[in-house]
Amino acid sequence: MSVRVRFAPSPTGALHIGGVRTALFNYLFARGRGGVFILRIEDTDQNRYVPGAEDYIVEALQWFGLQPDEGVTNGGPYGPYRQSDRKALYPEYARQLVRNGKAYYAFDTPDELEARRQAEENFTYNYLTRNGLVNSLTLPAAEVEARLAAGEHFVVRLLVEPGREIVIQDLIRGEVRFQSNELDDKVLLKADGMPTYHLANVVDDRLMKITHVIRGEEWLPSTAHHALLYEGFGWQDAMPEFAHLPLILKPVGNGKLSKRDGAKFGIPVFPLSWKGEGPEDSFAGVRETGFLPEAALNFLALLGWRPETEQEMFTLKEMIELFSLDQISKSGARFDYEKAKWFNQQYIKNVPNATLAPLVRPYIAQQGYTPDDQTLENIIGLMKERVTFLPDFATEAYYLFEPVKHYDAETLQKKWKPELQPAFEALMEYLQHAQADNAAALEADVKHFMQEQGFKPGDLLPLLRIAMAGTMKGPAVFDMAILLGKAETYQRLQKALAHFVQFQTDLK
RNA sequence: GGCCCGUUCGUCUAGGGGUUAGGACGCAUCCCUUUCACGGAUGAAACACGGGUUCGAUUCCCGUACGGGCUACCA
Repeated sequence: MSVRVRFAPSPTGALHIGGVRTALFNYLFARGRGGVFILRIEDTDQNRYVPGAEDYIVEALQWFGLQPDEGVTNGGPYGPYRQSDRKALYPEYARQLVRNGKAYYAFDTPDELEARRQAEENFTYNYLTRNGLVNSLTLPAAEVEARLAAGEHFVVRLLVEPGREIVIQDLIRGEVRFQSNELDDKVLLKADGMPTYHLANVVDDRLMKITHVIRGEEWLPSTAHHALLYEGFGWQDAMPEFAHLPLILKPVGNGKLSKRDGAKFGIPVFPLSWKGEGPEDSFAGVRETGFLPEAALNFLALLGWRPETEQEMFTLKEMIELFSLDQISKSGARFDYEKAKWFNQQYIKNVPNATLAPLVRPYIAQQGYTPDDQTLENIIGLMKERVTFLPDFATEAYYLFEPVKHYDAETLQKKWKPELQPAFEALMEYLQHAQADNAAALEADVKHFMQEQGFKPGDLLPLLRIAMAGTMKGPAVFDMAILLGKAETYQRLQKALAHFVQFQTDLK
């Protein structure tokens, strides 16, 4: 049977980075097994529905290159893929369960149940309490009919038989056992006619012929209920395999990574930026921070998964080839932002300049710079080993785009001596007439010239740098000279020299 | 509280009855470079604890501790 997996997020807001990893693992598994990757939207909670969230999910997956084969955007033979569009389906299945004695109608109102919970420490709707509650197990058949006919609100609950052991085979955790006595009679169909996650999930996985359920560990406890549902429907022989992924934990402190951690630690925990109602509900995105999607994916993949190699960098293609569920670890993984940054820096360094250029240009333009393509690529070439994020290209080296605005006084104080002026001027002249057309040749020529003239490189090179960049950080001076060209270089040196002299005067 | 899952350097992890317990990020030192980075080298740094089983446990079993998840007419 061919593999079919699904990523089934709820459109309740921005998609969490953990969701992206779940999607990634599903995607890798499907691709590696020649299977199908499905995007299903689980919008059965009308109260938590957030407009725009579905588009956000789709856009995020697209940005990462995790295109679904079937799903809300491109359809497929098992649609619709949005549970609200499948609404009519679920009551039928709930009724089937009731008919077969696997579920029952319950008329208790949320308020009544809440009161019970308040009154009793550990109140649970289960085999011990259901006989004392208002449901089709305790009411005469005629009254049940009457209540249903009258349109009274009801829910359908799963009837969990006590005294049974439910054994789940988890692909990551092995055998997991549950005692049915511990399980509550979960609501399957809500009073508003919508299914709960449990019902919708099982029914849709069945209808969409899902073979493997790869989801977060938070679902492990309710998997026992899901197994009972498959059994109740008589589908136990074709139950999908389960794989429960370890959770992503906060960078520091206790608990799983939450949306608030983004602001708290100043790190993006959402793939794309999100504008909610207010600042509390608005988040920075991985994309907007300036991550390359491939780098973020690489980082995410290694949060809980490790192929049997010591390699760290993987293309999507390589990940697909190497991916295997049994190499996923069981314990939660802390979100290590330093490592995420390292991946991004590595990726930027390795991506061709021409590929980077269109990604970098918007940030450059934001600063008001409009270099031509070739110049931009050259600048990228000089800076790519010195940046971590895409916007750094625009902010870390302004002097590659416009004349120097500020000369680092501290360095000047250390390096500038009036007696160096003649040498500096000689070098300036030499540079203006230099024949070399590449940095290496220019460097060789200049060094030769300095040696000939008896100048000390240690005296002049730092000054050259300050003159061209204003700061001690940045690309090699000869690289900059080639990039800037003879005329611009000469102008900068001239202007700098004037500043140096003035600086000396001011010191006195 | 109950149920379920987990626990190897600070972090992500490899490993597995006898290993100098390996790699990566981060950190430190050095080299390269008369800048900053990149790169290279070196170093500090871990098997939660207590019982078993065993000639021998970090590895297997049981407890404890700690961490995580679930415990809604949310997913």
